[in-house]
Amino acid sequence: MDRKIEDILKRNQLSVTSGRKKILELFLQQDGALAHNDIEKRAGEKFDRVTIYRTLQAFLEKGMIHSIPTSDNSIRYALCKDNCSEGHHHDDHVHFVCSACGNTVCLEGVMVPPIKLPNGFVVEQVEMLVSGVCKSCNMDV
Amino acid sequence: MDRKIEDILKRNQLSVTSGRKKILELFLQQDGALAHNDIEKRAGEKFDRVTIYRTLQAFLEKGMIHSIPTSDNSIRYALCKDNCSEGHHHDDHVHFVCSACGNTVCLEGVMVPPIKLPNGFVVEQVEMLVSGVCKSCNMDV
DNA sequence: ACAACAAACGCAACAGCGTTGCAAATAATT
DNA sequence: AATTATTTGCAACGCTGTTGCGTTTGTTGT
Ligand SMILES: [Mn+2]
Ligand SMILES: [Mn+2]
Ligand SMILES: [Zn+2]
Ligand SMILES: [Zn+2]
Repeated sequence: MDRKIEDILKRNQLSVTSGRKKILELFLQQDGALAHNDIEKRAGEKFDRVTIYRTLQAFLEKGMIHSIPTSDNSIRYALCKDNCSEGHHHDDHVHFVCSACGNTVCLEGVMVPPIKLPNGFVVEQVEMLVSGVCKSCNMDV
Repeated sequence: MDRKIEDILKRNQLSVTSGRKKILELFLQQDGALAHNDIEKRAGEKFDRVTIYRTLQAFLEKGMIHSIPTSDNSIRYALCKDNCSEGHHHDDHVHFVCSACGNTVCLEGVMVPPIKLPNGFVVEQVEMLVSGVCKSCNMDV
């Protein structure tokens, strides 16, 4: 596990530091998305807020994670499971926010449907954010 | 015009004050969405930041405006043109953010397509945010 | 038109998020 | 092991949004 994490960092040309290892580990042992604040809380050893911001920024630029805009105006981040290259990446799946547990997940299997806009509009990117009750919260009933 | 504005406020059971009239006027003479900051700048007479926040909150609760989450983590607000009742409302159209002029508009004619999620997920709300170049920016080329 | 009441406003203060500059600490390279 | 490059923690800052409270403004009834 620790080896795997170091490999990912090296593959992305990032020097391996304890902070980056810890944050990447958090993403790997989590199927949902993480906000800056989640990381701050879960990282047992204390890292400076700024370090977390810069780490997220670095992961983002390398295409290791992508950001998910949510309606409550808080940015979440999730691992890119497809092979996203540095720079832009294809984030063509739907994101789901559970109103019960608060989790945000990537629905990798659900593609954003094609959309037809009026003449004159050029589409660059489409984001689809679905809110509701997630699978595990429904099973708990 | 001034009469129309007062009518809207009264119809929504809001006492008519100079601040609310001004802000509502800004929304009416604008086809795109407005952020708190836009209002702060455009309101010629100076209103306190807090007043603008509270006014937006009031308009939102009355269903006069709806909020549009954007990828850059800034909340925009737009008039509800359909007859949205207090509380929830049907925001079933697509929102568009122009990367050239920065404007955010409601595409009232473009419905959010239906989406099928895996078993176990219950959908409450779907938001679709498209970014690209808007009609007027394309015509300027 | 006026008084009495209710609501909204401005101000001050505060908490949280995200950014930047810089010196110290840590990792990579030789 | 020494040198160099990178990252980190800290301090400081600006911006956004919220809350409490006293004052001002709007509404209601006479
Ligand atoms: Mn995703
Ligand atoms: Mn809209
Ligand atoms: Zn859930
Ligand atoms: Zn435009």
